[in-house]
Amino acid sequence: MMPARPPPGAYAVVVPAPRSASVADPVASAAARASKHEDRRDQLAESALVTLGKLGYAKTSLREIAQHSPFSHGVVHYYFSSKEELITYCVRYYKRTCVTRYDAIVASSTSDDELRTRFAAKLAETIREEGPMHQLWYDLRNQSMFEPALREVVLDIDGQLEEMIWRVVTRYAELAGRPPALDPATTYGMLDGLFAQTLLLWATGPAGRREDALSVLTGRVDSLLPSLLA
Amino acid sequence: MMPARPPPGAYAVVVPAPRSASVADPVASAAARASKHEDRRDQLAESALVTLGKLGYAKTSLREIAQHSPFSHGVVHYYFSSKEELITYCVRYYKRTCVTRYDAIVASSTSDDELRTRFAAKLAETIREEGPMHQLWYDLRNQSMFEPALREVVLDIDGQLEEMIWRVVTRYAELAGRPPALDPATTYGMLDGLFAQTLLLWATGPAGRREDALSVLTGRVDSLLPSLLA
DNA sequence: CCGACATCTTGACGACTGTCAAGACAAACT
DNA sequence: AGTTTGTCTTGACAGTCGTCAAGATGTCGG
Repeated sequence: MMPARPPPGAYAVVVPAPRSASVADPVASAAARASKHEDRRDQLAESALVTLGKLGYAKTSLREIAQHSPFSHGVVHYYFSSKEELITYCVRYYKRTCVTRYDAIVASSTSDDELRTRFAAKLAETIREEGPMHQLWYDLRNQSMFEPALREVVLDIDGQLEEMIWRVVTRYAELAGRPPALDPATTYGMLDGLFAQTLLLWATGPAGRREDALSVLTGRVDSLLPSLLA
Repeated sequence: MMPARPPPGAYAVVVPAPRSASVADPVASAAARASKHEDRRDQLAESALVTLGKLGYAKTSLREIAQHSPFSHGVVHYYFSSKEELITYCVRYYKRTCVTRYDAIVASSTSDDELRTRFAAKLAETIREEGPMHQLWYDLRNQSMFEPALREVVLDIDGQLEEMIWRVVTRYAELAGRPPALDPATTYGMLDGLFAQTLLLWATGPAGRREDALSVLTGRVDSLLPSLLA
């Protein structure tokens, strides 16, 4: 599930990866170099995601990304051929940790009521914990309507999100002993609409009302899920 | 409902508004000037909306807007104090013709089945006819999460859209003799999610599949509406 | 007809962007 | 050791952006 390489470690200063004595091992060292290269890419992607989540796709420049990373603005073109490649790499990087968000709940819940409650609560929690990332996702999904370069990766991830929701609903249906009432796409579209609606309130509303919006979402989803079954 | 002034008439060359003989009438002429000023603002807003719908908020520059209008790029700052003011003016201008889109159907439908069918069909039709405008709306709504200057107008219009949908659903409930099952916000959020989902497919999918996406939306909404009633 | 005014064009400004080349620096190899 | 190689910084480039000022053009009141 998670990549074999250790996580890039946010902002950790250069870890030279202790070489085994001074023995010459060309293949191992080449592999280590490649691995470090990948780590740097991930590290840059993480920095970029933070900035992108804060400023949005349109107002995020490569210099701004570099300024919130341990590097200078020139490095980006050493690890990525263009801004576009960095962005799409970021989206895919983000997806890796995102499309399995509810799988633990699906696997460990033992009754339909438990799954329903925990899923509804998790929806609110992920807005609270990763709000800017979700803002970024909706931003990029919309930009894909104007920017063809984003379409492939966006449609790919949107499909995976739909599957993620469908895993929740089918398991819920299984536990409840009733089949789903709607097809995967419709189910996803409806829930996604409620999620996006709450995210907008959460992001734009006054700080004091943020938690209100989240608990409203939880309540709505909690009471809506049963009617998604036949 | 509609403004008293005649529509700005897309790209019509200067209409000097025939002055009544050569009689001096300061107050009338001042009014005519003010009216012409407003017409120019609307005209610029229309040009801007076309460009915004095509390129999206991020990639639309004032020069690009002016290039697709009968004016040069300097005029914008004669009629608007800043880009930001132009954009928000555009959004409000667009709203005027938008939030009453289904009212005719609500008023003229005589049975729940008719209202349901016509509403579902109209949803698809407005994507087909005004796709870029809807793309722009979702773009701006998202940008409002990053750009505080957009929040007020976006939340305002979003509320009006919710009311628009609620007028449809309450009338539908009335004709069907059953009360709505959900609150206005939840109803709007769900339907908006399905709408946005279809718009994304319509805008990014291959041209050959556009109509498919629209008919799928029609079918979904048509079969979903009954379950929105208790 | 002339002066006053509204309107519009043109050209410039400083700031910012993505991209890239030249070089600094250090680690690794022979 | 010296030299190659990978990594990163710096500075510059061409272009675009919003904004504004100066002036051309047109319109109207007297």
